[in-house]
Amino acid sequence: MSKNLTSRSEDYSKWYNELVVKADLAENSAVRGCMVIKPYGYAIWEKMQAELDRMFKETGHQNAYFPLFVPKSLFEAEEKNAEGFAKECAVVTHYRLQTDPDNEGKLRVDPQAKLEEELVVRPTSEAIIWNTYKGWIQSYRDLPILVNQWANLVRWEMRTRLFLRTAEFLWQEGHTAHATREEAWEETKLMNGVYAKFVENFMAIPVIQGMKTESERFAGAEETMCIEALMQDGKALQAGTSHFLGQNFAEAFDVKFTNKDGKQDYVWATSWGVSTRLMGALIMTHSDDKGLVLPPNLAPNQVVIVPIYKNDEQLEAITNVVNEITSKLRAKTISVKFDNRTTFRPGAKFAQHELQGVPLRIAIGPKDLEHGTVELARRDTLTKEIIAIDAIEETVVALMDEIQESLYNRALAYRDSHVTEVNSFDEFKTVLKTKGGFLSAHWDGTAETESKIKELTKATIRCIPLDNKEEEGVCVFSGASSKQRVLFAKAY
RNA sequence: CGGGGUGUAGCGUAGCCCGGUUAUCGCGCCGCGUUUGGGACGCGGAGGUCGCAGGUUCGAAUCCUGCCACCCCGACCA
Repeated sequence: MSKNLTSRSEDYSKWYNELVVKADLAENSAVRGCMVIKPYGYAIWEKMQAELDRMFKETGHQNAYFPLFVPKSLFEAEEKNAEGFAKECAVVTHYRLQTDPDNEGKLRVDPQAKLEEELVVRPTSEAIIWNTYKGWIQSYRDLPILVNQWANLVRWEMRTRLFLRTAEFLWQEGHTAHATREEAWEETKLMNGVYAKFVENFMAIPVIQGMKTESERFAGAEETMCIEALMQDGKALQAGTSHFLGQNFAEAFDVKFTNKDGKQDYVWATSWGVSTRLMGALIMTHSDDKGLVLPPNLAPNQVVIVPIYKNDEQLEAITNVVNEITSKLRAKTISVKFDNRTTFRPGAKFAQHELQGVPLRIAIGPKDLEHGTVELARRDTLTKEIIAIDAIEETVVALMDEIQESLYNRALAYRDSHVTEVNSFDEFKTVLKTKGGFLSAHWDGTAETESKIKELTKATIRCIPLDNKEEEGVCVFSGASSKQRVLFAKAY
């Protein structure tokens, strides 16, 4: 586990900085907490987008795009949602600048250009989307609407943290409209399941699916489902959410439809999203002190080939071999990069590719040419082996699967060993302090107990797991009776 | 917004208490050469509004005042 990554007191941002992202743009406070995603980091995001997009389409969804600006009157229509986000909204009040007569060469806001109505920069898009859906829906025949949008958001948090809570971030948000409660519920569960599958299979991060408690629920939702992951430092991270919105937004925006019986009814809604926060989860789940460790499914380059040579003749001979290897591997849809830069020595290249988390490195030098071999180095285990060049295709193909799987298994073993059943509040506090991770504990179901525990320990209820067993017990805090355990943890 | 801390080259820093030549060192960067199986080495070089503004002084990175920014803790965080 890398201290740089996981300890809040360490300057972990420097570590990311080298790696994929530069955080602070300027001295100007207006861009505080924003991030620049560097090309390598963005390539990873694109991989994630592509797979999510595929899964969304597979489940019948389509992409669309809605405006960045939400008129304040629309934003405030669904009261709970508005209240929940009000404290973190960036607001546009003017639409023009002018030269400043008192300050040559500078601009100022034109006081004449004040907007009649302020525009809220979307912190989420329910409001503007439901205002739009109103015009799209009249009959049950117009339903369901299964739409997703890829977008940026702004949430003006007091304290930001790279990847996990940046002022502006990229995400996708699905917004669906349904004729029945049951169908909307199915959609909510379906998409939470899609997220779980994506994060586990594609990102090799194990998650726990569950329900949020009322106090952790999305503002404006009737129920919030989530996937919760555990980071290497023992803190939990909410990796994605899927909300059952009931008829709240339909009522707020007056979206009615005529059902089969000819009666008017409000539309049932869901929304669901994952963001660039997942990249933070990726880093904090798999990285080690040498840098990022990427599962093959996400790696922009799955294999990198480093030549080792003393002169041009050797490089040429190596290049010929590499070209063969490259085309063989590419035919198996493995992405390969030949790092033939002359400006770095092999050792420097090794270190760089380890920092970038390339799953597999192949080194070829004069000795290999002589013996018909190559050296394979795995990023996940940091082990090396020499193999015959003839076996390279099947070996690499097999290793891609093996690395993907072994990363997941490693993270799963860590996660499973950090879910601890606790039966008293003393035990709760001790385990939280000494071990961290998820605490499986009985809870009396009241918001009061939940907030008391949070106040005393900073641990929150991450979720009520979907696969929870019924079990008689007493609340660790109040001693009142309880029918099931819930998962507590300190969270990001 | 409350408490604490920090601003010196792209990054990290010394110098500040006790004012005094050309502001220190490392990494990185550029050039030349030798190197290349785990982050090369030698020589040469470039790069600075010492956060900003004002004050004290013959003289300010250093002392004083004000401002700004950032970091940590707290409040806040679907």
